[in-house]
Parts: sequence; C-alpha cells; structure tokens
Amino acid sequence: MIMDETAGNNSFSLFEETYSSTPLQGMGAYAEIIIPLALPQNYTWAVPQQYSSVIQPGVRAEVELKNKKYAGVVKRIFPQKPEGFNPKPILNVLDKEPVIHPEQLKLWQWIANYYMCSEGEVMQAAVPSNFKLSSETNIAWNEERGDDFSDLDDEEFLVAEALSIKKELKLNEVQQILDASHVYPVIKRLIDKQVCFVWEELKEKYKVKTETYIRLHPVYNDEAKLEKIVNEWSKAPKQMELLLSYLHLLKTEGEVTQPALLKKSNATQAQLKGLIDKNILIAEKRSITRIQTLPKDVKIDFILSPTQQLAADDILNIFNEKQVCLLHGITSSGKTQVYIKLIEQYIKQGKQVLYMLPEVALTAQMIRRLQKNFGGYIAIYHHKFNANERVEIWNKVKSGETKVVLGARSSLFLPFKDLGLIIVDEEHDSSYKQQEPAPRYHARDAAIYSASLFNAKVLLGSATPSLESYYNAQTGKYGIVTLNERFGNVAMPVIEIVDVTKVVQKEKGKVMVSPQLKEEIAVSLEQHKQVILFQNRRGYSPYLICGVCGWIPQCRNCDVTLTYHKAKNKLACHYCGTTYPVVTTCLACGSHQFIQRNFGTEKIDELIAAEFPSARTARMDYDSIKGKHDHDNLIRLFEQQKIDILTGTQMVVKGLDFEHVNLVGIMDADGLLNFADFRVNERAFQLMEQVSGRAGRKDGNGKVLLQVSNIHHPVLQFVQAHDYGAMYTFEINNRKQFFYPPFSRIIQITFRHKESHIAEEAAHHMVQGLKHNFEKNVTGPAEPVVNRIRNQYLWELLIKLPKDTGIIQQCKREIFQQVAIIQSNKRYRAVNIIPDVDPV
DNA sequence: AGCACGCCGACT
DNA sequence: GTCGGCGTGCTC
Repeated sequence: MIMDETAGNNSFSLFEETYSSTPLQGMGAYAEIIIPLALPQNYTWAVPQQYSSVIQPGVRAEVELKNKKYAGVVKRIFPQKPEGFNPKPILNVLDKEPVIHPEQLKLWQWIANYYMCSEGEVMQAAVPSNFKLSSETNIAWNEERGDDFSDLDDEEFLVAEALSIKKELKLNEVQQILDASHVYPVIKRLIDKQVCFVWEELKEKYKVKTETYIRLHPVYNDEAKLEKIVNEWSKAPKQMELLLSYLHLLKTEGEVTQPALLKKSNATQAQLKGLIDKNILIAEKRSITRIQTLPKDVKIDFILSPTQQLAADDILNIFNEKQVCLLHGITSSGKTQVYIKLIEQYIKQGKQVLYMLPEVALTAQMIRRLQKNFGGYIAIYHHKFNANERVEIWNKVKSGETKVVLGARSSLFLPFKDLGLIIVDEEHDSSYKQQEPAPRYHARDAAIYSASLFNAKVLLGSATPSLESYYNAQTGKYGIVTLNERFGNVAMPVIEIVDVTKVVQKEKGKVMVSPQLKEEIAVSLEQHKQVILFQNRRGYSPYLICGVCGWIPQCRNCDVTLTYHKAKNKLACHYCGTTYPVVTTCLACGSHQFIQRNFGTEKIDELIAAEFPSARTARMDYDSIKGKHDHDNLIRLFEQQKIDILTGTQMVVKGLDFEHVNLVGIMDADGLLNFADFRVNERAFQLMEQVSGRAGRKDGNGKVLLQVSNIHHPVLQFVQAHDYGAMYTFEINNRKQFFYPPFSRIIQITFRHKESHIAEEAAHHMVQGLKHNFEKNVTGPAEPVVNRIRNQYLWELLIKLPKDTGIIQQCKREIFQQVAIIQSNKRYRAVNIIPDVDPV
C-alpha cells in the first residue's frame, strides 16, 4: 500500500534512477529498520516482493515486533539474508518518498554512537509524535475538522465515524474495526487529512498560550462598503469610536490584539462584543507562538556599528577556512545584530539557517525581534508545541519554505534541506545538554556534527564561552572573533574586591554584608538606581550544626546537608526536595543547641530589608518563584523600578537587561571558586560575568562588588580584569593542569543503580578496565566517586588525561569501549556522559 | 519499551 | 498447596 498518490512523483523517479539497477528486485531483500524503542540494536525485516520496488532508506515501514506493530524508519536495504534467524516480513510501506533524509539518519547514528543509546531512542527525540505509530498509540479525533467525511474512502470513513463517537482510539482498536492488514496507511491518510492526530497524554497537558486578535469581517475589506457602514452609522456612538480606533490601530500596527484595542480606545468588553455581534469585527483566538503567516521578506532595520561590522566580516572570512567560529562578545556588545546580518547573508544565498537558543532565552521579545527582520521565513520550534504544529513546521522546513528556524535544542532534528549556517547562541549554556531521557546529547556538539554533513558553518556565540570551545578556538581548531566593546558605548562596570575577613563584627560567623557594600547600596538608592545582590544559595541558612558535638542534619535519601528555610520553618534537601521539620534535638548527643551556619538569599533579604527600611526589596530564587508567571511578574516589577534591591540566586542572570541597575553585589565570590575543579571556576566565572553584565548601563558608573574571604584567590584577578579566557591558560607553581581544560578531565561518566554494591562494582570494573588498558597514559588515577541520590547510587568518574591530543583520542575510544562493555552487563545503566572537546 | 518467564514470600 | 511480587531476558 503506497501513500500520497498525488504528491511526490518526482522523488519517485529519483528513486528509480538510484535503485533500479541494484539487484534487490526479485531476489528478496532485507531492511534494517529503526524502531522508536530502546532496543540493543536495529533489527532486520524481510522486504516482500510487492514492496521491493518502493522501499528505500528514510521511508517508514510498518513492522511487527513481539506481536506489536510499529512504524519504523528504514535505515538500510541489503540483499544478503541475515544469518541465525528468520526475518519477519515488512507489513506495509507507509511513505512513497523518504520522510527522513540521509543526513538525518547519519546524525541519528552519530548521536546514538557518541552518547551511547539506541538509534530508536534518538528517533523518539527527533521525530514528531504523529510519525511514530504503534499499536499502543492513541489517536484522537480532531474536533476542528468537523464531520464532513465526503472526501474519505470507505475504510477511512469507518475509522473516522468511530472516532467521532469515541473521540479517542488505540491503534489496535482500529485494527479490529477495519479487520485488515493495512491499518497504518489508513491512519496516515487520516492524519494527513487532519481527521485525527496522535495523542500524547503528557504533551497535551501543555496549554498553548492564546491571545485574542480582532479582525475585520472580510466583507469590509472592500473600502467602499466600510465607508458606507461608517457613514450610515446611527446608534451606539461608543461602538463607532471603537471601530475607528480599530481601523487606526490596524493601519499603524498591521495586527490588532484585543487588549491593545481596548486600551487604546478606552472601550469596554461589552462594546467590543456589540461590534462582534454585528458581524463587523471578528474575535479570533490565536496561539501566540503559532506559526504566523507573515510576508516573506527580509527587512534589516538597523546598521551595524563599525566594530560589529568588522566582527561580521571576520566571521565570514573565517568561514572560508574553518567550519566553526566562536564569537566571544561581552554582555551587551550586540551579538544578536551580528547574527541577524549573517542570517540575511545566508538567506540571500538560498540557504537555511538554524538559530539555536537555550529554552529559557527563547522569549517573546527574541521571537518578535527576529520576526521583524525575517517575517514569514522564520519558524519557531521547541518541544512544547503540540503534535500538529510540530508536523506543520517539520514539513515547512522539509520543503524549504522555512528559511530560518529559531529553536531550542530539539530543533536540531528538523529535516533541513540545504542548511548553510547554525548559530548556537549562549553556547556555554548547560541546558543544551539533555540529561534525561536518552539520548543525552549536547546540542552544540551535535550541531557541529550535523553542520559537517551539510558542509555548513557553525557560529558559537557567548559572553562566557565554555572551556572546550575556548580551548578549541585557542588551538586553532575553531576560529575566534572577539567583540569587546559594548554597543552604544556603554561603559564596563568597575569591579571592586572587598575582603570580608577584615570586617570586625560582633557576632561570630561569616559577614553577610560588608560596610563597603552597605555604603554602595545607599549611594545607589540615593541616585534612584537599582541593586542586584547575588548569593548562589537559597533558603535562610545552608546548614544547622549541633553546638555541642558538631552533628549536621542530613537528608535521608541523599548525602546532602539540610538547608533551613525560615519562612516555611522547615529543613529542606536541595537535592531531592524533601522537607523535614526543624530539628531541635541533636540525634548524636541529644543537646538542643543548634547553630545556623552561613547564609542564603532569604537571610540576606531579611537583613537588607531591616537595614534599608525605605527601600523596596524582593527575592528571586526557586522558593519565591512558584509558577513561571511569578518569574515574569518579578522581572516586570524590577524593570519598572518598583523594586529597588533584588536579592537572588543564579536565577537573576536569566532576566533581561535592566537599565537602571548600577550596582551588583556578589556576596560570597570566592565561595563560588574552587582550585581543584576548573569546571567549578568556569561556572563561577560565567555567573559573575553574567551578573556583572547587569550593572552599569547608560551612564557608565556601574559597579560590581565582590565580597571574598580569600582575597588571594588566584582566579579573582581574572574576574577583576574581565579577562575570561586567560583563566584557562593560567599557571601557578606547576598547578597549571587544573586550569588547562582538555588535559584535566575529558569525560565524566555517570552510572546509576539502586544498590550501592552494584554501583561500586560497575565503578570498579571501569577503573580496572581503564588501568589495564592504558594506565601509562592516564595521569590521574580514575577513582570513582559514589553518591547516594534519592534512592539511587550514582557514580561519577573523572578521568584525567595527558596533553597529547593523539592520546586523548585513543583514551576516548578506550573509555567508550569500556563503558560499552560495562553497559552490556544489563545491571548497570550509563546515565550521563559528558564528552570531550572534539565532537567531529 | 513491553511482555513472558521464573523464582521466592504471604495467603485462601 | 497457590497467587503475585518484580528481577532478567528477548524481541528481527
């Protein structure tokens, strides 16, 4: 059964050219098929005679596996009968032309291999659910389509009728209705005809944000008719006024939303309803992010500064020689404008561009900004779209209609036709790494691989590049372009370090707010400026300690100290989220004296509020933000200067640019740093740089105050000098290796098991295997760290490797082999592997 | 992923 | 004696 009789004849002939000369026909052929399951390998099915001329890599085929039916993707076709088993026949071929390109299949294979999962798992992540049919799949009735079945054939009609009554069916129920062997093609046609869609219970819980747009009834698109109605208006002057404001808004804005209209005209909802009832205006609920039909043209409405223009030219020059370029541009240097210019260049060449952003950065402003420039050429893509929307975008990318995709990490899997450029913005952001479920891929690295398949270029952008990218740029593997001038000549903030150990104070314990910081806060408040205080610990006090014996309350599930939350009066584990009542009796010695140690955001906010009673303070951390709405609201309040002092964890860096902030206090700056682990320093530097970037916008008197206990911390001088990259090649008395990334740690492997002895066993095997195979090359002993987290034991192995890149490659292969061996023993499961600097 | 198979504890 | 827990193995 072949689908899409009407479309794709050209690709059909392409297929004939490519495959008709191969000896597959008549001889019996076999197909390796990817099933969207975590299977140990791909399985093979036999291609029956009647399909041998239509099957090709990239099409979907319906196959039976363990008495269940699945729509899998054909990866490879070959003539030899496999040995050792008798392949079952393919039941159906669902597509006439490939739905998955060869480049995508290669990308899937690479991801499966590099991140150690099955290609089926990659398929799960890559393909919209409408493509993934199986007997367990639920299909749901599409209410919007209505019950006009005139265009359906008999079988389609039967299913559609059943669906219109029951609303939802499982595919094996459909099988019973049809009593036929070719269920999947019927379902595919029904999906294509929008009668139904694949229902994913989890996904559908997400309610698409809608906004009501007001449109003019099409009858009045005719100017004369509109004029007539206006001239002959007799009653309801308020409605008339409203209509005129509408027309005015339509002219100036192009599109009119209900809130905008009501605000502009000062009208009430009832008056608007009057006009809608009269069929003059139409209210239309539209999903905000839904692909809008905007005109397809490119409008660049700004001019790059000389520095930006230079950067853009440099990047294009570098692309002549190198595949990847790192754009290291400080906060507010105007990287986005450079991206937009580059995107324009690639569109002009007819190429497609993928612009990737971390999920959190995919804001409405960003979307609007790009839509303004690229209109209908652009599509937005992230995992929160429902199945139909995703398929819609998928098809538009596949046909080449969409030139620019703005999306989160999953947009990497879209079926690009002619990809020219991938931009990975905020390249350092850890949310590019998928943690759970498999495939645990890093979108930046996978993007570099994907680009290599298209011979496309990759631009990595960041104010605080990741170690691996910076290293690759330093060694010449990637090109690098630096933008270290703030756009519009906004000055860099002054960084000042305050030694809190020098502060004399009455009470014992760490100083929270130094007199210097208090003074600066007072100055800022006087100037009606705003302050951000950054402390990367939420709660009131990070731990309690028994004043007599030193016992510290810990979580029962995790080996983590419990944080005291004053407002809730609870102790909480920040790892698993369990809360406990506040301990008053020491479990070790029975005493009742507990001391609160250190401080979190809650305590700072309390102290600041007491110290500056007239200032409006607020706290932004995981505890004070319940819904996503709270976060937006808080940001808006701060933007509108309704808050003077904002105390927060790293959440404050995820905000937007705040114009009126001229002071940032980092409360425990060296507490963020760690000699032994460069990754910790990297993260700290990124946080400090990002939070500092918030200070000192227009008038150039921004200040960042770092409170430290160890003023001699070697990393601090680089923070002070804004010299991000220097940190990596940093050397103090032979301790260089700690700061020199690729040789300190290339791979972090995490395995997980419920029982500690099994986790330890896995760790033991791994270490033994590595030592046995290349001990002489491993500079540090690969000792595993086993942690108990929730009810699972998790072990982590940091491997220290020498400087020679040849050996690194060799070690990498070895490590992967070891992990594969260990994993083949089903008792262990690799949950996370953070690979090295070298994706291609 | 699912589902069958199989091996030990608490029940009519 | 059996019912049912979930650990283990297998699916072309």
